[in-house]
Amino acid sequence: MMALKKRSVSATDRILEALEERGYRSTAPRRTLAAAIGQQDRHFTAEGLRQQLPPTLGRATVYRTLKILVEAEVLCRVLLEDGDLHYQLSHRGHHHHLLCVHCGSSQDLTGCDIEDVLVSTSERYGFELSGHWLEVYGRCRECAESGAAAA
Amino acid sequence: MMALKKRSVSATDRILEALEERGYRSTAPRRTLAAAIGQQDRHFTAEGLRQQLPPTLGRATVYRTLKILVEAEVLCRVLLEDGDLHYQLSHRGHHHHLLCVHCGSSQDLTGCDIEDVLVSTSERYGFELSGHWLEVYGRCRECAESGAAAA
DNA sequence: CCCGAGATAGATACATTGTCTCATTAAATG
DNA sequence: CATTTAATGAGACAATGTATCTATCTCGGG
Repeated sequence: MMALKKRSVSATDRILEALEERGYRSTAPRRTLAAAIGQQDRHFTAEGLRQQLPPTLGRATVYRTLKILVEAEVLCRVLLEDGDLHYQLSHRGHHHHLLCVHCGSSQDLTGCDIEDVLVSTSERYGFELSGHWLEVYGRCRECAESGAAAA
Repeated sequence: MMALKKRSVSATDRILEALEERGYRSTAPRRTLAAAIGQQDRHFTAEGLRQQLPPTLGRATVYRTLKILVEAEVLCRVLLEDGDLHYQLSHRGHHHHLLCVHCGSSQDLTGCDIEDVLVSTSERYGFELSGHWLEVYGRCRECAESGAAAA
């Protein structure tokens, strides 16, 4: 099993930079939050994150900060198959997720042809596309190869 | 402006038939609900629907019935761009929605190549696809042609 | 280095959306 | 019509997020 990626630190920094760029102040709660988010190795919920934080850090602060970070495109929202809303570190730009329903991992899906297909399909309907939301569920390579039981 | 589609009646009937097929009892609350759902001409929320029903009809009944109908594939869930969950009459089988962000209408998107693209793209990642959720946002033909202001 | 303006924090009330429990009622069946 | 069992409705509860408000902290200017 792989050890934690060393990327943690830079993720935290990326969050803090994004806040600074947007004119938000650097505060202790935000630094704590950024560090905690940087340590997540997969998608997480607001409440799950909160449980890893000192209880003195207010609930509203967590939600407020998550909202800011989604707007800043540092985090993206991930919709699980059961309707649960999770968050995860995002690479800038539009992308989708391949979500493993078995181990819970997620991979980014970029540079695929989905956008093109959507555009041409929408055109057939006279529909002027402005955005879309796609989540893909299945089993990642490792879970598939290990023959993990199907759902 | 177009009058209500005559389809209302048959939608209501389709709902009642689906319930019967699945062994659910025919009750007055369910008939009321089916009629109300049959009258919706676009996607609706659970609470929105409830407001169109006699207040004697319990909240739990509304949610329970909606859940059953989604499982029976008579209704499908629609995720709006702002995260709101709506319901709408569904044609059986997997499909997606083109949601107009301007007038709120929705069209079904079927027989497109999205599934194929997803399968081949997922394969490149060694990902074994089991499902997906796609919502497409934009402006429908009418809104686009009438030059409705873009967002 | 200290001050003041304004952003931010935390506490908490509130809002929304949905589920659970449970006593009562009603549907289906013989 | 009586029995069995699903279904209902009321309301408590739960999960998740937002609004409000006062105290506090940050940051830039002096």
